[in-house]
Formats: sequence, structure tokens, C-alpha cells
Amino acid sequence: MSGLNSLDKVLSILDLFTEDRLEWTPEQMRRELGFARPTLYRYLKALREAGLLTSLPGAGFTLGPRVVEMDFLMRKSDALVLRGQARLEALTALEPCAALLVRWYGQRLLCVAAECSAPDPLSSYPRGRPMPLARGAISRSIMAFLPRRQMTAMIEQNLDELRGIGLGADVEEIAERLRAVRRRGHAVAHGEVTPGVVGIAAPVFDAARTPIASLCMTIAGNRITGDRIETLGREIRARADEISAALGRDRASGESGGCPNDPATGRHLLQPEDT
Amino acid sequence: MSGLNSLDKVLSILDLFTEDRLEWTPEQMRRELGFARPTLYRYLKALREAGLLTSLPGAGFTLGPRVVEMDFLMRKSDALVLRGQARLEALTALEPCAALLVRWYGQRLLCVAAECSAPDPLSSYPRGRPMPLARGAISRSIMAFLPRRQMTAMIEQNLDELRGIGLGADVEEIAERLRAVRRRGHAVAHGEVTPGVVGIAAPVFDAARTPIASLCMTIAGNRITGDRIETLGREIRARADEISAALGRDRASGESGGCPNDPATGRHLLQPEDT
DNA sequence: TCCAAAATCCCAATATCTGAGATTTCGTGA
DNA sequence: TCACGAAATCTCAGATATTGGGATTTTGGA
Repeated sequence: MSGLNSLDKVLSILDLFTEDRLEWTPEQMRRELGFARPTLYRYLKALREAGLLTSLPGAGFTLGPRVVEMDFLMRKSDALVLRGQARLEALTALEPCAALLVRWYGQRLLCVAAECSAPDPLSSYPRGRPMPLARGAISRSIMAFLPRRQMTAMIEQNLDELRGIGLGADVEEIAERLRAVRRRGHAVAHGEVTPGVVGIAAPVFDAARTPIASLCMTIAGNRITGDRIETLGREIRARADEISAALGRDRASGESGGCPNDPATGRHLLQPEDT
Repeated sequence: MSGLNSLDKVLSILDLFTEDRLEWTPEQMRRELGFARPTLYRYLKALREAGLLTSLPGAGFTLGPRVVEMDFLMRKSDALVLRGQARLEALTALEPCAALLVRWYGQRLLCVAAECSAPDPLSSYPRGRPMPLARGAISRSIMAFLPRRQMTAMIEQNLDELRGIGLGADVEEIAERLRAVRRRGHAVAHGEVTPGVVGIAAPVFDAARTPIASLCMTIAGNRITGDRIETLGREIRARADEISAALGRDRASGESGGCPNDPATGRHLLQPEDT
């Protein structure tokens, strides 16, 4: 915990808040992080004033309102989510399934939008749930379309896990398998993330044709045959390409970033996609 | 922007990201905040490493994955949301309406969960949308149950707005109106937040009987008569009290904070409420 | 009302942050 | 593939802003 600058130290407080523990008293934090008392309180003051933390009436701190507001901002103004929603719904109409839109953040895959039409979803990936970085159709659909250099780096970083899945023994062999995914246009995985569930995924690109996200469909394995998987894969690919195209158009027109929204309902007024 | 300590300066970067502008290049930030270049980059590095910001491939920064993950944490482990969900659904079953669970953060009211059964919602308050602090049934349902001291302070801070609604001319008169709300047990507002929409709300308390949130139902004004409002008000009050009771029980038993969750679906396994 | 615990204040020492300028890296177009 | 310009990072001396022990105030509970 020493050797860090004060910025990192303040922000390290946020790391305390995990699934297992969402409430911390200052004394507990001090024990964990080893800050002097006035220092800790200074840090807490800054975080509270920024709204990232909030103090509970009884005793202790939790994550604050700013977190919820920022997520709202992202949901409401993220072109990827806005353009993706309709396609998620289109996919769930094809088949009882869960359809996910997953964003790639370099070191993390995070579900940013989801729709479900299966009566009893076998696995649940709501917004915010991190996905495994190196297994499953989603991961592969992105890795396969990375520029050579980045693809190699990513394979090396996750070599053990990729080997475990049986994708290949060394970097070159795995890269070849990924190139095959690229040629096919979509990735398929059988029970890699959740046993008994088939995942089919295709990448979404930004203007520079870099993959930034993945559109994915997850289906109970016993409902589905090889041919159907192929058909759905093409369908997913088509929807993903639509999203990429819409994003490109968004960026080309309104460079300002945000989209106007309806003051009454708060819902976003998307530019027409003029397909 | 000067005279602040470095913690505030780092966190002030987050304030740049608003509804109107979710993408900022370092140069734009520098122009806005006036930091020296290496300083800004140091700050950005810290925020990026914490995951609060992410750099877009093209150019610029946006809010990062950590925001989405933290909101997920809060959604998934917030006892208020977990206990409230079933009651929101119960309310939407009574009447075509939108039902909201709104948390009070001292200076902010923020929707944390919502359900809707109206075919065409007149106003939309999804999770994360801030609500006006001093108008509407939600606001009043909380103010009315505040300890005397806090109630007075809050009235004084928002005197102009409260006068504008016609709640009373001075602090004492408004306080009396709030005490009436307290006696009735729920607050009603006609078109204060959204024209033509009736809001009915009752407070949720923590273990110390401090109001921490409000359970609210919003209904199209023309669908509803005085008697029905009274009936629904009592219903909402009952559901809100159930939530308060469940929260008290949660706190009394598992002091650890988090609840266990199902590794397969990621959904939370609530303790039984043993009603 | 009082009491104990929690939170804040004070201030000297100095470790840490700042920022100009040099340098490297990166993205882009030829 | 190379070279160009812009963007990002590094270096380092100076000085300011941060740190933390201890005193003090505030808070909230009995």
C-alpha cells in the first residue's frame, strides 16, 4: 500500500467495496489500508463530496449516488447501447434465448445491455456483470478481429486459459483458430462459460474497424442443431454489422457526442438510421 | 479551479462528463480545467487505472467500466433494492402505473428501482435519474418524516420552491402541512413533477426510524378519484413498511453486509423474510 | 443532561507534487 | 514500408501542498 501516490491511495478506497462487503466504517478502512486518521478522513471527504461515497446514518460508508448517476449517463447516452437495443430485441424474437451486448475495455469484458426471451434463463448476465476475458464466444469474436499485434499479445497473456479450452497448444496454433473464426464471421462456443449453454457471437466495430464490443446470443444446448447455429450466426453477424454501421454514421454526423433527449420521458431521440 | 487540493482536482475531471458531453480529449480537458499537461496526464492515468475512465481508441476519454461494475454491485447487493423489487411488482399489479423506489442521499433523490404496468408511461424515471429534491409526493413523503431539526433545515434550503408549489408561505406553515402528511402516512401530489400525473408516496425507514427512501406510485391523473387515491396510499404505506421491517431484520441477522448469491445465475439469494 | 466515541482541527517537517522543456511513442498518410 | 506531426510520457529541480501526532470539537446515544 506504500509507494503509491496520493491519487492512487484515494482511489484505492473504492477497491474496498466488493460484492462481499458494501459497508465500511472509517476504522475498518484504517485497519485495512493503514492511513493516518486525518488523512483517511480527508480522502473520505473528497470522495463523499464527489458523490462516489455516501455515509450511512448509522455508521459507515457505501458507494454513493454519483455511481448510479454516472451509470445512468452511460446507459442513456452510449451510442452502442442505444443502437444495440433494437437488435437485441430482434435476436430474442428469433429463438428463446438471452441476447447480450458486451463491451470490450481492453482488460475487461462487461455486459452493457441484455434482453431475454427464454422462459428460464440458464445463466444471467445483466448489465455490469463482468465476463471471462478469454473464454466463450464473446471473447473469441473480439480476439479474432483484433489487429495482428494485439491479438498475439492477448493470446500470450491468456495462454493457459486458452490452452485449457482446447483452442490450441501454442500461440501460432491458437492464432490460426482465431483466423478461422474471422473467416466465418462469428464465434461459437459450447458450454465454455455456462455448462450446457451455446454462445454465438459477432463483433461490433468502431469507425476505424477496431472491435469494441460483441453481440451475442446464448441458447440452451439441447434446443439447437449445427445448421441452426450457422443460420443464427449469420443473423447475429448481420445485426452486429448494422450496429457498427449506425455507430459510424452517428460519429460522422453529430460530432458533439451526446444525443438530444425528450424532456418529458427522458428517453433518447435517436437520429434516424436512414438505412 | 485553483485553491483546491489535488484530490478535488482529480475528481473534478469526472464532473466534465455530462449528458451533453460524454467524450473529452485531453486537450479539451486542459482548456476547460487549466491543468499543466503532465499533471493532467498523471490524473488521467490514475482515473484510468481505477477504471473510472477509459480511453477511446480514436481520441478521447469516457466514463469507464468501473462505473458500470460499481452500479451493478449496488443493484445486486443493496438490501433496499432487493427487498423493494417484490413490492414494486405488487404495486404495479394494482393499477396501470409506474412504481418507483427512490433513495434519499441528503442532497439528492435518486431512483434506484422501477417497475411499470402502464401501457404508455407518461413520464419515465429509470434507475439513476435524479428527481427534484423539493417537489412531488416522493420528496414530501421523506421530508415529512425527518426529525424536526433536519426538516426545518430542508424547508429553509428549498423555501422558494416549496412556496412556488403552494405548500405554504413560511417555514412554520410548511412544517404544519408536512406534519399533516405524517399523520396521514403517505404524500400525494398532483402534477408537480410531470403535468397530469398523480404521485402517491410513503417513506421507507432504516433501523433507527430515519427515512432513507420512498416508495412511490405514479398514475395518469384522469384515471383516478380521491377515494381510490386514499386506498392506494394505504397500500403503498403498507408495502413501504414491509420493506422497512425487512431491512431491520436483515441488519439484525447478517451483520456482514452482503447477501449470498447463486453462482450459476448470479441472482441474489435473499434470506427469508419469515413474515 | 451527560459521556464516550467519532470526526475534525492545528501546525511544523518534509515528502510529494508540480510543470517547463526534452524525449519518446503513436497514428496516419504517402 | 517509411517518414511526418501530434500526442503522450519522461526528467528533474524547486516549492508547495500533503502528512500525521496530538489536541479539540462535534456527534449521537443513554
